[in-house]
Amino acid sequence: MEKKLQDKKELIQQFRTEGILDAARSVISKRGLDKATMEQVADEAGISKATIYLYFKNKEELYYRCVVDGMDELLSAMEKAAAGIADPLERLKRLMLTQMEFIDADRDFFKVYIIESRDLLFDKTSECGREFAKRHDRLVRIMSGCIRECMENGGLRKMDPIKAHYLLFSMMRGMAMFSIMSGKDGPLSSEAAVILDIFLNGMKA
Amino acid sequence: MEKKLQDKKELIQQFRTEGILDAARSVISKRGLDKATMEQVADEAGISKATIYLYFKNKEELYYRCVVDGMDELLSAMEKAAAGIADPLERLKRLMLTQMEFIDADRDFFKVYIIESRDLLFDKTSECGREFAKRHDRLVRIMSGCIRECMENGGLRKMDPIKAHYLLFSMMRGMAMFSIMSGKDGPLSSEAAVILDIFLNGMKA
Amino acid sequence: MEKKLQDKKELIQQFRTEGILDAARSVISKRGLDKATMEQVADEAGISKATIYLYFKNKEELYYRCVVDGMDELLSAMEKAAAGIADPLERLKRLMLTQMEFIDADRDFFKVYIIESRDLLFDKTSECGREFAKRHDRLVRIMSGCIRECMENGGLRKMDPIKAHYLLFSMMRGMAMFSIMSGKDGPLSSEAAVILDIFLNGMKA
Amino acid sequence: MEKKLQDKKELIQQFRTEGILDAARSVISKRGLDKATMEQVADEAGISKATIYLYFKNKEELYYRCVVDGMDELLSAMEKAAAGIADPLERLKRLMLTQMEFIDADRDFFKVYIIESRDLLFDKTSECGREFAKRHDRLVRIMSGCIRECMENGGLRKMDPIKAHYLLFSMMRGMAMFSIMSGKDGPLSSEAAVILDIFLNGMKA
DNA sequence: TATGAATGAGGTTTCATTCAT
DNA sequence: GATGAATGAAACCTCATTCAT
Repeated sequence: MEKKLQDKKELIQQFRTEGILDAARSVISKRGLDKATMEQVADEAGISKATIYLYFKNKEELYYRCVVDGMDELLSAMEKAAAGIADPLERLKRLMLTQMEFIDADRDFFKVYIIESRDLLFDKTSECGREFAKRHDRLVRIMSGCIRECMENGGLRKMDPIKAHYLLFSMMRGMAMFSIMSGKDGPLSSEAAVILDIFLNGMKA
Repeated sequence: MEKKLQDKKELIQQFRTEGILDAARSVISKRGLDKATMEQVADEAGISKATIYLYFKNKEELYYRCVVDGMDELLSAMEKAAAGIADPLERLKRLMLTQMEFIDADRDFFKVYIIESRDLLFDKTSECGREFAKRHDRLVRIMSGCIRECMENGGLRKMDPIKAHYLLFSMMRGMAMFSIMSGKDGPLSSEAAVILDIFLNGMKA
Repeated sequence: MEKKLQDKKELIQQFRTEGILDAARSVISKRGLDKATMEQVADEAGISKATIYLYFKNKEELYYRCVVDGMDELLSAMEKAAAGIADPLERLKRLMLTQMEFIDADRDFFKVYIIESRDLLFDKTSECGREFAKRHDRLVRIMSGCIRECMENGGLRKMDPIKAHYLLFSMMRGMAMFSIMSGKDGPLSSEAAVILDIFLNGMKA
Repeated sequence: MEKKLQDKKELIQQFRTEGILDAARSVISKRGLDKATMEQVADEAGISKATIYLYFKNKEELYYRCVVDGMDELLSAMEKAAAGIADPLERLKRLMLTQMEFIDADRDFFKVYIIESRDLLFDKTSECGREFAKRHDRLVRIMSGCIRECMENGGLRKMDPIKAHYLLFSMMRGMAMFSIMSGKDGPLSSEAAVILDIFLNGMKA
């Protein structure tokens, strides 16, 4: 019984947390991190400003969780998607597709992660910044590891695989920016093949 | 004589303006656009806050001019560099190299231009936002125009040339991020060949 | 119960609003509209500057509400006082007396209303200015309407009744200034008879 | 020779001073004392801000001279106009007419004097306020003195002649306000007879 | 004398955060 | 647990005033 109540409480806890995060992502993606106020987030979530502070220590943590919680999911999804695929090229394709599908499923997260995350990217003095860095590193490791294998067995030219990852990742970002800027807000995943094709062709040994 | 005094005045004017812009770029590149305050810019420039307002209407304009003034120079340099080159592939190379050299020459401008300028968030309702949009469009037009020619005569595969520009531009951005993140803060232009090689190979028809 | 809480909330809301308005009137009446700062108002009200902004949009609105809220009460009182009095001369007397008693009851409001409200300068382009103008017009209409009747049935000479109102209203103002300047800060209403006597005699047909 | 140069210098001095005062009155009458900036005054006068400080110590003194210099002229004119008129009623008429003609000749001065002078009126702590008070007293003395004579020999009812002055003066003010508010910006002096008629009739013993 | 340039001081406003209920 | 109310801290911006030229 004790346990069940505990569960219920946690469920409610999580429900609220998720709702606030969604609201925050929505607001940040629309107005930018700086211009997004706690009040707007509260309004979007349909709760009061003070309530946010029951679930998040402060604005920085809220923002950081917007990014990091999503990244945790993304990273899990990527690892799951890649598991058991022997062919590194095939694996790279799956990894990219997973990312894009993830982005398609939540444009707001994407915008916060891709466009607004430079604060976290550079500020290593804050707990939040360091936590973000961990995820960032993990993503880089997953992707660059796979790319390295492609270089070794998949016919890709040899170069720093981390550098290669940054190029590939940026192409995805560029494609997303294009689709947003041009107003053609179609699914990013439909462009996965094009991006990979250009990248793999371009990187051929 | 009259003329000479006029010139001198303009020179001083420009000197101050440039000094403030440099200070602003420096502060923004260090603390991020949101966290940069007018006070910090003033301190960095060695002047008082109020003086900034003699040369810039408000913070928004100062920020946009950080980007826009640099872009004007960049765009001029690109147009000059491209002039008279018949071969579109060669021209594309020159355009990319020019951008990278430009960025290498002023890292602070680079950070504001590449990292802080959140293209998606510029406010087209403000004078400043529209001015920025103009430059953005001009850059896109120059690059995508050249890319289109490469598609027609240079053996590149056919696709939306604007989309292609976003991909290429993003690769440059990715390379820059890599060099920053990895701490190897070498010149970006030394990577121009690699980026173009991958892009052009990848885009081969 | 719901209703009761609602009432209580509104009560508190109104209490604060009124407290701030009183503080503002006090400060303005002492230092003048121009020199009154939000900080002084906050201090006088015993709250923080930021709290004022929970109840008033900005300084302009606060100022106008100092006048406009008082005028609303004054206008109601005048309409009530005049209601059901058939004789226009008698009605005019009641109207004047009501104004003066009202002013006597709140010297701070009086100073803001009579001395600081620079009718000529209200800005009709702002919401606040238009709201003030409405009240001003209503007062003019009430008084000039009554004066017109006095001209038709009360033996007053014929002239533009609005002009006549301005004359009468100014006499009240002059009397107030006199009592302030001479230091004899007695009740204005005790002079109502004198003013009216002079005005009505003077205006006899 | 020395004398002549001295004269010329003084002439220029006076020319500048007068130009600045006119500009200041114009700006203050349009925007109100508070909103009028030294810059606007300088622009209106066609000189630089700093130049104003060659002729006036600070904004307060500039403002004060706007009022007081005009009042000095007005008071001289009134004394001259009243000189040698034995009949106090006739003299009162001349005094009022002089004031109104003076106001007609310079609406800006009127607006500054009548509408914006409350700062000076109440602030006796500043040199400026005290100087203004002197003129104010002198005006009151001239008018109330004449009114007292009217009470003694002209058939006016007995009352505090200073109070009577405030009433009469206010009527003039009210008439001016009316003409400005109603847009019928005709000469105030044409209404002198009406005002005096009402006042004198009203004040009949 | 005249002024362009600079600034100190201070005002308005915003917002993340706290706390009593 | 939820929130309405309050606020400290800080940001932006303005303007009267000074001073070197």
